[in-house]
Amino acid sequence: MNTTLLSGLNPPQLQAVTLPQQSALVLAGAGSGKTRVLTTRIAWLISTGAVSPHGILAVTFTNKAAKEMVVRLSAMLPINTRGMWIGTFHGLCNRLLRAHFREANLPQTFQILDSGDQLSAIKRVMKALNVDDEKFPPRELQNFISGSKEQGLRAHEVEAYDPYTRRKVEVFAEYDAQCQREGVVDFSELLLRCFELLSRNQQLREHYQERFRHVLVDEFQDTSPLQYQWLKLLAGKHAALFAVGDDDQSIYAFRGANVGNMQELLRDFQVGTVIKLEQNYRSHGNILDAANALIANNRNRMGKNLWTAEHGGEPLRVYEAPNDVEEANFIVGEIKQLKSEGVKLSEMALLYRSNAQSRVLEHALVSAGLSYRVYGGLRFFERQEIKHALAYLRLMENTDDDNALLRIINFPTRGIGARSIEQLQDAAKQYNTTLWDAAARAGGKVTAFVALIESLRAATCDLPLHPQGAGRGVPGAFGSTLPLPEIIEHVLEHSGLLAHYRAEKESPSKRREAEERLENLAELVTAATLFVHEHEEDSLTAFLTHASLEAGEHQAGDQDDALHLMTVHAAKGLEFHTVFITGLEEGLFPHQNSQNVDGGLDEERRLMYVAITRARRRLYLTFAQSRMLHGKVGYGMASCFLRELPDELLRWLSPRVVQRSNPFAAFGYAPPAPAAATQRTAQASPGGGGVWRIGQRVFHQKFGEGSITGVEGGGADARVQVNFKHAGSKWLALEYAKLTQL
DNA sequence: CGCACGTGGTTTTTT
DNA sequence: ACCACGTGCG
Repeated sequence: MNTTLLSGLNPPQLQAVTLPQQSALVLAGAGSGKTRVLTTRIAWLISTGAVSPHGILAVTFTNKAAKEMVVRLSAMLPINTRGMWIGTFHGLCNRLLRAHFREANLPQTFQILDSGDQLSAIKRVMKALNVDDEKFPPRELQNFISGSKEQGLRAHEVEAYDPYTRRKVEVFAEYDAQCQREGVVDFSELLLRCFELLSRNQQLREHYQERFRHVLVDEFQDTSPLQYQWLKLLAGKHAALFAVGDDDQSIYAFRGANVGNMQELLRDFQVGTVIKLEQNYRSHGNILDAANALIANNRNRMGKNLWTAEHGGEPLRVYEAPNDVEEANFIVGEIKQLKSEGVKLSEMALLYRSNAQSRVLEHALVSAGLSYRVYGGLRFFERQEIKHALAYLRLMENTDDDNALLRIINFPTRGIGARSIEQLQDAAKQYNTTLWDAAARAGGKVTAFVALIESLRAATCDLPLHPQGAGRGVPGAFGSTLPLPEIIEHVLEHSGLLAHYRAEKESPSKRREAEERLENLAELVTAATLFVHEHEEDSLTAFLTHASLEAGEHQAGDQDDALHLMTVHAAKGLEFHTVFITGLEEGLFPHQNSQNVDGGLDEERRLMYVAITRARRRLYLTFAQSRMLHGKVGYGMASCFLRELPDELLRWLSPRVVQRSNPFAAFGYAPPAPAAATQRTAQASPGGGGVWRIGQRVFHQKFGEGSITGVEGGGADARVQVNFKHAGSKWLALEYAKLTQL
């Protein structure tokens, strides 16, 4: 069996897969067979008898990756993977916390807040503490709280030397207290609580350390400090930590990922050699050469050079459009051509740095009648109507969940206005109880609401009476527990949700929307049916957890043959025959906001590296001289990343305006095409003599060096937009600003 | 209570 | 340009 398992592996892959029991770091380049190595390693460990499935802990970031691992593993080994600990960080922490809810000081039916829920919970805390949301934007507090937790810090551990931070810490502390009262945990709490549980409870810790002999991690470069601490704790002194990752594909620093964990792992686990997977099985040579050349500009890399047996291939096609609409039109033309040559639409992807860019592309695609699918956007379980429905279910299960109560106490409207809700909140505060208890004491319409929830609960299940909470249709003391899909159907009908949207269908303006919402609610029942089937688990708690932890595919239906439109971030891990990287302009890609961040440009470059390595055969790089951004036309220069690609790998499809010998104008940056810039190209130049045009490099006494990215007006009013190297982007009046042309 | 209008923000995102 | 959110009116 081992021979089949290992056949076809290249030497470093084989080395990684068959490593003896020891910790390791596998530096796995894009398209180097990383997932294969990871799953084969597990299969090899099990099939050689080195470890039982029981002793494996395999961690990923996304549900998709976890699922993929399970599927591949099942194909390799005739074992039941169900009992194995393969999952996401959050999923596995949830599993641990459910199993030891008492030790973790959580109610058995604790609910998980998604980011939206978390934000509303924070807003409530801020209101209660009278925090000015002008000075403290709730979003910032959310980042502060989640960020601190990802560092492994509780409120009292955060260093707060200024009054501003101290206030934020206050909110943090009260927010955690509120969550505890309400029996809910947010995503990062799931990890932190689990970490604390294991570090404080020696018995539990030793139990799991004893159990897991091999801890395997995917996408290790994306781990946060807390996640790494968690891994270290579970690995203990005896387990082997097998980490697979690629520092060049680290693109999630903004959400707490710490590439430095790779170096730390080498030290902490005394890893002698790093195994490098550098043979790429995806792309043609030119594409890889371009990627290698680009990423070589980054400092502090672990060092890696992708190569392929498939040399050469087509050159990278570069296109400079006068504006964003023309860029889109060009792309549409190329797609049509490729399609006629037999490349499937689903084998092509349009990538962009930010979501807003999809608009123009979509418009052009619709006009051309090409079908496409945009990734990212509202996910199934995040839809308003679904969240409403889930809130009923959550409240039924855990009446302490104030978030859930507030969401539905007056939806559909039942005459409980802001006033009544405020009274409830006051009462709850006064008696130090949850809103539910306050509501139970209130009168009038609130009483009817309480009765409604109780009748829903009585009619469907007796959750509080479940001894194990494990579901399986165990009849409660009264009546019987309905199957999960029927519980949901009952709640949808009797909560008034269905009636509400059916009524909205009568209004012509809302018909479409209401129809869609009704369809989604029906889909929720289907999702529950599916869930019961797939998980052999029919407890409401499990389903609600599933809904929080797995927000579901963005859209139902995999479409027949449609183009893929997505951000570069979303494209990580995917591959296509043809890839278009669009909007390659300074300020867009690399993004403006990365300029002021330490290491920001390097991360943008890694993002570009990820984008390039998505392509198997053909790669287009496009940019526009001008584009509509935030409602205004802006002018950008070609991305510096284009300059970092070897000339000989590129084929320019647009006429090059300026000779390449001028290092600055290397990308054909000449004055914008007249058609695109009729009014905005100021030829007058009261300031410093020469003609001010986009791309011109300038020097300013105070702001330093920069380059012109926009010109407006003429004569005395002439203004230029300058993107300064260090001071950021500014509009300056030429009459006053002393700009020197460089 | 619900709708109309105004205002501000607008990189990337999984769980 | 566009969307999400909050306030003020009928």
